This record gives sequence, structure tokens and C-alpha cells, in this order.
Amino acid sequence: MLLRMSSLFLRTLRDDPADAEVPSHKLLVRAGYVRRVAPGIYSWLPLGMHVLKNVESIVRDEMNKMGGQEVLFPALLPREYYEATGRWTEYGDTLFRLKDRKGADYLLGPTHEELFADMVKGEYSSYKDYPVTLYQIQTKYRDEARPRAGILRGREFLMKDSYSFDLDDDGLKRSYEQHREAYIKTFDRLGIRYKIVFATSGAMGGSASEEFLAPTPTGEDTFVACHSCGYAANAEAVTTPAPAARPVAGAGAQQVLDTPDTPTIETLVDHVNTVHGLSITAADTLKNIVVKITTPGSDKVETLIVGIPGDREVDFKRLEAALAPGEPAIFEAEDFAKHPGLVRGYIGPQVLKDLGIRYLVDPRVVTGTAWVTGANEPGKHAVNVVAGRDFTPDGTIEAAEVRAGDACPRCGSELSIDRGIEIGHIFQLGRKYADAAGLDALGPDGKPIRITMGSYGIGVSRAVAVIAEQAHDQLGLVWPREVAPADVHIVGTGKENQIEVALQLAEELTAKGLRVLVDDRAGVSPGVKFKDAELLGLPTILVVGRGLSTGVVELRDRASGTKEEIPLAEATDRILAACS
RNA sequence: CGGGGCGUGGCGCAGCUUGGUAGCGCGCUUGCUUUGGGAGCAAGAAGUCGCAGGUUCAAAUCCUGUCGCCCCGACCA
Repeated sequence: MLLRMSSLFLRTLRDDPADAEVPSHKLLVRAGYVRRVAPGIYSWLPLGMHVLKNVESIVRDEMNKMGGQEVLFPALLPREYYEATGRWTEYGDTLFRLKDRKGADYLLGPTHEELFADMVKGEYSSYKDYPVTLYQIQTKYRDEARPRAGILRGREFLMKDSYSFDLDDDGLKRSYEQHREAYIKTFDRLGIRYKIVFATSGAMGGSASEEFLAPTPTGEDTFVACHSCGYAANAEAVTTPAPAARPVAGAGAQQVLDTPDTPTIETLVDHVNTVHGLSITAADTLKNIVVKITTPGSDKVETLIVGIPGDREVDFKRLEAALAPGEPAIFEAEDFAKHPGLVRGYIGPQVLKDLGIRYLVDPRVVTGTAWVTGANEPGKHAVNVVAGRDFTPDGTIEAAEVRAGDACPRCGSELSIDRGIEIGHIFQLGRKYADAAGLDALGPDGKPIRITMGSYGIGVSRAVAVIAEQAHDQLGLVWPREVAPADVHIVGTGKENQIEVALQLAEELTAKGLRVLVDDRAGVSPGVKFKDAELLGLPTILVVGRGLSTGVVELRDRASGTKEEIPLAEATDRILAACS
């Protein structure tokens, strides 16, 4: 492959685009890889296209190696498939909907579980046919409330999604493991630094689920990691280790204190310490948050109270994940009006049994622990309220915020917190979609076997942005070789026969199988060419310039910045060696 | 949906307070010079100032409305 800058459809920009915030967005636009068309929607120019295709072919290669078979579904889909699983309504505003000329409802596919399940049902009917794994690399559409960060999170994006179909849970586990291995190989080849973390399976149902997160400051997922045992989990999936229960017998007697004007934890702690002579911290208090929960497809509204240590905030994402598919909402003043038993700011769990309200607590609230909490009267709090004696929770819930330094649920060491971008997600779906499609295989005994599915995704276009996000410096992009638009960038600086020699070298290297970009532009100053070479970010740069008069050219490594003068005669071999 | 900001040649921006001939840098075209770090000189092309209405002798500028975009948050298999 040989690209000539003199005719390449490319214009680099000297300034950052005004609408770009994150490095990948700025650089991909400046270097002429992509251009914005509409919010969250981008065009790919020739150089960007090469990178996208390279990423895509690595993903395809690894999928084929693990035995996946490629198919392609339409992006434009009729409503019926999503009606069957309820997702036409459940997916909400994120679904791109449209009508055809007859007024029939269509959508642009955000993900294709329904279609895959239906296709397998149409073709396969015997247990002898299974297992099977199918995948596609297709443009997906999601009408995100707020697309951002360039192609890192667009409304149109390229995604590889695959689905495994197995007869039983063991088979599903094997398919899941195969995908996990394939993903590791894929992301390693892409040169992406990533972390595999436990994830919640959320409303999709199913059990085991892991995300591949690329740690970057611009990431929108929060995850914890333990550097001692290797445990890592999405913040929504972190479990809190519970301390050992204590005997209730030794606890002091419950006592109600006057605590006027102490609706917040801070004022409460201050008040009881200065006025009542206690010495407590916010962590000794138990704060109780009221939420109302609605469930999609149901009119029922449940009231729930969540008790967490007073030094922590409620993490709404964790709360939602814990209650899925239920959707929690904040209890408003009007809701309190309907529940006279709940005294806003002074709620304690002592009376919840009588009120018939479900009460879930943070795992740290174990039997025998004593708390300072509301006394269910305005201006009064109770101390020595002991779990298992003065109240009995209905269960535990992971709703409190996670902090750096919290104990690892596996080994007890300190957890660290980082942000990352989701680049892959694997999970064991189970039978939700097979149930909806009625996907059965006829077993050896003549009875139907309900198929169990796994679902696995890789954001292909997002991976391009993630690589740019992780691999760049002040000067520009620094592509890993396998995804770079070409192996080597040859700069002919323009005096005498320099461009001529550069083109000759380019031909030679192309003949040897290298992918070459040669800057053969006439009348462009060397400075411009160097800047462009650094901005475009090919891994190897060869300068055919002033040294040519003494028979040498300059070999540069983009990533390390090292430069070396080498004899022209050795250039081909040296570049081949550098690119291998 | 809440908060903030911005719409002026292809890109990045100034001009708006105080109404009066639309400007700068980059890029582009032509010529000459230049050629190892985003060259110099000269001459050019290119803009319904987001849109609509209003005030005025006169609106990029003031008023009203409207549309769009960006950022933060909410939201997001």
C-alpha cells in the first residue's frame, strides 16, 4: 500500500477545533481522520478509514479464530422484533424511531439480540446443531441524551456484537470464557491498556458479566481495583464486606435526646458532641433515605427506606443498579405529606416495622452495631439504637458511595478508584431473549430444550478513539503499528532530488509488503512536513533530506522520539527491521 | 430536563458596551524568492454576520421571538 501526500485527500488543521474537549477528539479532527457532520455523528476520511478498517479486521480476525461466524443484520429494523421483548417501550428515548411512507414503525438498531435469536430459531431446530456463535460488525444507533467527546460517545457508532447459543449453563460458561480470551487477545493487539472488571448485568438480566474498561481520565465509568489481589469491579458492582456481627446483649440502653434544628448529619454530630457531651463522628450515625420505586410496565409505587452510615452519600447509580429493573426516585415533599409517620430529617428505623415500609441497610450495619439515628419526632434523635435489638432490617443494599481506601471485598486491602471507558462487555444473558423468541432445540429425548444465550460487544469506532486517547503526546497521535494507517511515513524535504529518492524508497518498501505514506508534496517547507508527520502519528518516520548529499537519511521512532542517521543503502533493511 | 456559554468566509477568532463602508490569523489561488521545524514579499478569490419579526434615515451591533451548537450535571446493554 502506498499513499502519496501530494494526492491524499487530507487537510490537517493548525488549531484545535472549537467544539473539541478531549484529546482524541481534538487530534482525530486536527489530523484529518474524521469530520463532524451532526452532534455525535462523524464522517471518516481516508486516513481515519484505514485505522477504522485495521481495528475492525483485528476484531474480525480474533472472532473468527474463536469460531465465531460473521453475519450482517440490517441497521433499519421493523418494530415487531423489539415489541416482542418489550424493548420498543423499555428502551425509551434512546431508541431512534422512524416511520416509513405507510406510517409503519421502524427503528435504527441499538443492539440486535432479538434479530440473532430469531435468526437462529429460523434455521436451527436440533440439539445437534448447538452450540453456535454468530457475530456482526454493524453500525449502531442510540439517540443519546447528550453525545459527547467526539467519536468516543456518538449517536452512530460501529460495534461488533456477538451472541452465543448453548444448550445448557455449562455450555454458556464455555462460550463466555472463549469470548473473554478472544477479547484479551483483541485488545492486546489493539495496543489498548485495559482492565477487566466485574459489572452488573442490570436490566438485561443474566448472571456473570464483565466489562473491559480502558482507564482514562475522560472515562465515564468509575471502577475500583485492588492492587493486592487483583480484584476489580465497576463501582455499581462493588460489594461491601460486612464486619462480624456482635452480641446484642452488651450494648447500652437506647436513649432519646433533644436535638433541635439538626436536620443534617453535620449539624447533628456537632450538636450531640457539644451539647450532650458525646464524641461521635458522622460514621457513627445512621441516615435513612426514602425513595419511591416504580417498575416499568407497572403502576405500583413502592416506598423504600435505605439506611447507610452518615458519613457516606448515596450513589444513585449504585442504588439503581441494586434495585434494577425497579427505578428509584427521590422522595419529594408531597410524598412525605402522604406518609405522616415519616418525619423528614428525623427518620429512624425503630418504627418502620409498624409503618410497613421495607427497610434495607448498608452491609456495614450488622447485628449488634449501635447507631445514632432519628427518633421519628421533629428535633429528636436516638443514641444506642442497636441493629437486631431496636430494629431489624429487611436486608442489605449496595447504595452507599464507594471511596478510595475502602476494603477490598476479596482480600481486605485498600481499593483504589479510577475512571475508564467501556470498550468491551461480555455477559451471560441467559434465557430472556430465547424465551421471548421461543428459541428451543429438540433434545435427544424428543423434548424441547430452551436455549441459553451470551451477549458480547466491542465498540469498534470507540476503540479508535480510545487508542488515540491513550496513545498521543504534545505533538500528535502515536499509533500502535497494527492499527496505524501505514507503517512508515517517508518525508522528502524538497531540495534537489530528495522527493525523488523518497518516492523510490517508498516503491521499494511497498514492494516488500510495507504500508507506506510518502510526503512528496512540492513547495511545502520541511517544518510543515515534520509537524504533519508528528501529528499523523505513524510509528516510523524516515526523513530524506539534507543528509542525502552525503548519502544518509534519518530514521525516527515516533513514540520514543529517537533519531538516527543511516546510510541510504541500508535504509530499506533498517526500515523493514523497524517495522517487523 | 437543569445550569453555563456560543452562533460573523473552509478552520480559529475580533468587532456588539457607545448603531454608520464587515475585519484579523490559518487555509486557498497567482507570481517571485525561500527549503531541517507550521517560510517571506506582492497581488487575489471567498462571508444571506444562525433564522424571523421589530425599532431606526441606517442593525453583525438595540428589542422580541425562534432555531441550532458546545460544555457541566441528570441520563446512558
